[in-house]
Amino acid sequence: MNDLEALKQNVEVLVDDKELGGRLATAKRPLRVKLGVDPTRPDLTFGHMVVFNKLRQFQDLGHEAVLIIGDFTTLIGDPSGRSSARPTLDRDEIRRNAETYVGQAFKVLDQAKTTVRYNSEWFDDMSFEDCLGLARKMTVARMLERDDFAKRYRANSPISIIEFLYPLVQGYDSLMIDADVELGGTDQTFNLLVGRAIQKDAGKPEQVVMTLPLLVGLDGTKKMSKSEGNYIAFNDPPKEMFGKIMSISDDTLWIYHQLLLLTPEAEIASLRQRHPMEVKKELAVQLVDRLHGAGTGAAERSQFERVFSRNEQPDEMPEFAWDEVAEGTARARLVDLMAATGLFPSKKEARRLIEQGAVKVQQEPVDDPFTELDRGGAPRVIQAGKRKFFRLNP
RNA sequence: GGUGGGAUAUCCAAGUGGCUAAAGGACGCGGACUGUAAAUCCGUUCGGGUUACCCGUUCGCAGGUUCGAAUCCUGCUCCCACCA
Repeated sequence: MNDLEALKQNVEVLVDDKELGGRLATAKRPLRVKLGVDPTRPDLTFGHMVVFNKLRQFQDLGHEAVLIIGDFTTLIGDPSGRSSARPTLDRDEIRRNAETYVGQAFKVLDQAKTTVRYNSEWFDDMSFEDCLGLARKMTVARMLERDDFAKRYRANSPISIIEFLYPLVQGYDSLMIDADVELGGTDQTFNLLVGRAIQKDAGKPEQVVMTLPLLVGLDGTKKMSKSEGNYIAFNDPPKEMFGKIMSISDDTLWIYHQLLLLTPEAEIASLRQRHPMEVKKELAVQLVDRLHGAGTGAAERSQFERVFSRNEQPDEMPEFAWDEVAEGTARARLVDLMAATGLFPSKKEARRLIEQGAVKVQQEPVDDPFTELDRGGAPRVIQAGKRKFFRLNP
């Protein structure tokens, strides 16, 4: 497999195939491969990983990654796809998010071959006149070619002017850093193409546009996103990460293999012969290892099997001293104890769980919401549902 | 600028004076079945309590009418559509 072939794996849109091949063959220097992220929230998700993986592939072939932090654009607040304005973040918050972003990104990227740039660098000093000059390069008709704009326009749902400006802003970033290639999710295709237009207009070589599929979320239908809550974050603790991966559907399993581990198709075909649960456990082990260090995946796997396959208790769970949750009384109601741990949103919720037969004390089911416990002499394990455990010490 | 329409719980969405903590759906949570998969079935989904019942808070915001308001009146804020 030559470089071009490898780089084309999983790619949805490539503009232009020949151009990329040509540049790979003739460039005297490493290609500058651009990826932009908006630091709106402090977490990177597995959805980002799909694109980061591609960027890493470029790095492994000797090219340079330029990570653009859209701190300026985030400051304005992109209202894309929403009717209500997104709350804008202040600079400190953006800076903090950006820092954690970058830290997380290096779990996948090669730090030595990555340049981080903030787009406020060039936009802070831009005048309104410059801005209008940029706006001149685009027409409304052209904008409406973008699929989501077209749909919203037809449906009479609002499109803010600022949204029209966004692709231009993003494209201008490409001009500023002389990008050879820009990566993004498929929803970014249009924006990346605008980058080409702007470079062309400025008499520069146009960037190659490469988009990757959007990763489906934990629900198996919608794309993974923070706002949908169907995501796995780089920062999720190992246990949660393992659990979330185990909860995905079989269809999703193969997609994750392909897009997150870059497993070749032939190999996936052979994996399909095996029990999906086994394959899924292995997937989870590899991903947890990747983000939390070698060995953590295997540890989670054994805990997982212990709790869910054999219905035993996990080795580690939150612990609470009696005085901590019962305020020094000798006897207390279970609901009060549960609520006091903070592991449940309210007493009502704790009560509901008991009424629904989800709660066990020392493996014994409890169904009376007024059950009381004595201080007792030995630690007791309280379980609510399949995954919540805590130990109550005397 | 003009004319209409709208704002209800996490989201969509009923409700137009008392029986409404507020129908229905989605999501979530719990249970059964499983492979913490899918599908399916059942239950549940504001908070507190002396818990088959009582109390508090909630229907854009602020007032008002009424024994009683998400529902009526006044003012305000925001959003949308159409026309220009």
